[in-house]
Amino acid sequence: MTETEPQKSGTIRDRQYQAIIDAAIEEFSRHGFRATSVQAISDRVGTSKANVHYYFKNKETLYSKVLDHIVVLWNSSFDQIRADEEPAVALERMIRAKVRLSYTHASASRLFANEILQGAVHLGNYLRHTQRQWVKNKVSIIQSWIDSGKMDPVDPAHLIFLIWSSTQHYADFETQVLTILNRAEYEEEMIDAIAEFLCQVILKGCGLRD
Amino acid sequence: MTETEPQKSGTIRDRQYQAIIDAAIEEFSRHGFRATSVQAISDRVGTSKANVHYYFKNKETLYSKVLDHIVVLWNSSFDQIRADEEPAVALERMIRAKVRLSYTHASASRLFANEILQGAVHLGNYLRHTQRQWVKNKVSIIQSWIDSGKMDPVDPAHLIFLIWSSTQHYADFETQVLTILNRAEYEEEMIDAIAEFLCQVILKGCGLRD
DNA sequence: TACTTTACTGTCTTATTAGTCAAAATTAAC
DNA sequence: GTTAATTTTGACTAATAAGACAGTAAAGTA
Repeated sequence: MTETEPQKSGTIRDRQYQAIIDAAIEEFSRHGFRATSVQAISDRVGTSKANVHYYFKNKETLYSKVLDHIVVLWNSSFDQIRADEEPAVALERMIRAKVRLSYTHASASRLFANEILQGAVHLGNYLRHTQRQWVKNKVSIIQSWIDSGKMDPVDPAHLIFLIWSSTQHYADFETQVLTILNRAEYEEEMIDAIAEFLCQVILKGCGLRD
Repeated sequence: MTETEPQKSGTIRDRQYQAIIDAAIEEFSRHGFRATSVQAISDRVGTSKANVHYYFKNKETLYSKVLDHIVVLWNSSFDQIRADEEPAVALERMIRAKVRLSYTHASASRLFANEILQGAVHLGNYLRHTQRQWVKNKVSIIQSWIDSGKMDPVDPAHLIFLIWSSTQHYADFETQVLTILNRAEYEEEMIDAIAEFLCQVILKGCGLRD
């Protein structure tokens, strides 16, 4: 009964499983798959390397489970916009949600970025199926807004990419942003300002303000 | 006289030095510093691992030189906008230049992203001095446009980040973008469309169109 | 040609790290 | 309290990779 999804039963197994996943997210996000040692993960958890291998057959499996974990998180936060909403309202909610996600789950965001950057070897299926479908769906909603004259005719897919890139940037390029702005870390206040700025420019850019 | 900048003199030295740098950009951008083996780089060049160590003391040095190389490239492309230009013209040129750069130097862009993602250990100084100064300068130019009522009052630093993130995204997240759009690779035509889209939304978002 | 410098290579050493395994410790079950 | 299952560990193995080095090959120079 080794090496399956964490059972609801065993408290110990659950706790450790989760602790290892959490530690792995931190380590993998900071150093990438290859440069992360299983030893570093076990150290962070406070257990032995062999014990990590007791929970996860190998490093590859652990990495995959970590990605699954992040994908679930991503999906649950991928705000569901609806065609019957006002585009300004829906898009603003989407932008603000994504800015918050980048702030609250920066490590996960960086790990995801790392994986894509290296060619998305482990996430190919997710991109090809789940995410492509998700985008297709949002594209048609945005297109319906355009067709009914509620917003400017901009390419819906690129609009989604614009929202993704501009929001994720603050997590993925945190070091660059903070260094240039001469700050030690983000503050709530700054996150709000970022969300405000992005809503302003992007919405107006789509003919949804002023 | 080993291990210095490539001399103008020796043709052989120059060619090999450059060949190693080029191969290293490809390998490092695809796998990151740690996961790239010197062997893989020498294979790509078509020489021995020991020969790479003849040109570069160690892997760390090679990586640093590669980053220097990219930084020079970056700086030379960092389009110089001037306060006496029309903001719409200057910003549009800046966006288009950055979209092209992401297309023509995708590997370099990904390597840069990788380095920032991991905390910019090797680029700390560059960010703190060169790049911070560059941003400061552009910020004051944009601010002058705002003050003279030529564009909407948006935070200039965040506007720069928006341009960086949205343009680089197409290089760094190439895999994701192509997978979702179901394409094998970018085409000139698509690059133009991206540049057009970004100019449209960002410029209008700053009150510079319509 | 003889000699010097530059370019290059095969081999070896050392360090790191993934993964195995048998046994020990802990926890649960009866 | 004894037994069984689960959890944990230290020690070992094997693979990979960085870097050193001594020596060879090739260019350049006189």
